[in-house]
Amino acid sequence: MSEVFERQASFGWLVNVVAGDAAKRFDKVLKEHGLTVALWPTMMCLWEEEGVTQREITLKSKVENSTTTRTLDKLEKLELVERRADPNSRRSFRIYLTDKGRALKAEVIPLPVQLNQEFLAVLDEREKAEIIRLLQKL
Amino acid sequence: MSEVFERQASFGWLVNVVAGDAAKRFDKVLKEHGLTVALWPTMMCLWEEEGVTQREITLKSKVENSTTTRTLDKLEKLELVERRADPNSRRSFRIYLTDKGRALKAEVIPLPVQLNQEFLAVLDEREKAEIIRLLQKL
DNA sequence: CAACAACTGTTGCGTATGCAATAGTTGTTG
DNA sequence: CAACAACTATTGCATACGCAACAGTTGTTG
Repeated sequence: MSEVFERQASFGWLVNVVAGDAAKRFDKVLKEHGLTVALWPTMMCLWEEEGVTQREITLKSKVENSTTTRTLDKLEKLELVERRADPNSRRSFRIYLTDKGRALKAEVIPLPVQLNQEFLAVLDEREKAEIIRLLQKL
Repeated sequence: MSEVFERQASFGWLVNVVAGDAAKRFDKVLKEHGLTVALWPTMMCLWEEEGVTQREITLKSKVENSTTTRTLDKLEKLELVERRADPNSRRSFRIYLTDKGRALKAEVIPLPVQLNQEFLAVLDEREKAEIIRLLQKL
């Protein structure tokens, strides 16, 4: 085809706009509970399992290890997590939640569920399932 | 359901990971041609139509006006665009491509087309059309 | 028409993140 | 076991972006 490139039909453009929108809305909601979207992936890791190393958080969060270092610095300052020495290796730390961090879980875990539903409200049930299936495939 | 929240099935998480991947890959390809993914939306606007104002670029690119200001600063330094006084208003500029900027179009316009195809290669034709339709709906 | 509101673009500041270089630790191998 | 390679986390630097404050210009209205 000799058609011009159409931004509106470009997968890369579309997915970035939608993702940016979703992230911004999520960040806004999280800020009402003292969190941010940058801190979220690390907190999720710890709510799933405490005592993990920074490296494991890095892998699950799909960021650089330097980002995890700085995220944990912030979370320690907020008194939500703490680094403890790893008994097996002096290279690594084991990361644990504080009581405050543990308590936050029940408060904020429902937020993304609700926001996802709101965000996908223009789709019917079949479409919701389909877009998640397709994204997982990528 | 009393199930825990599943990151892998969260639309927000999925769409952000996929978008981040796509943007990173696109950025890498663009850098071989002297561009970056940050400069791309503005250049697209100008390849579509020259003589627009910064405000129009801001709207189409879905960024803040301060971002457009700085993007144009960079593009002027690269000698790809130029700000010209708007004959109708001393508030705004009209943005034009240089010859160099115009020449770049043929070189880089095919890149996102090809990259989108590569990225979506794991999907069949029906699925490709479906995911784009669903993203447009959001 | 003077005062005020709205518009366009710029700048300062804070945040987020990647890459590269580094320190300290542990594992491997000749 | 000594030298070297690999691993874990941290830090410095660069880029990108939003928000808020601002300057200058134009439109509106009492």
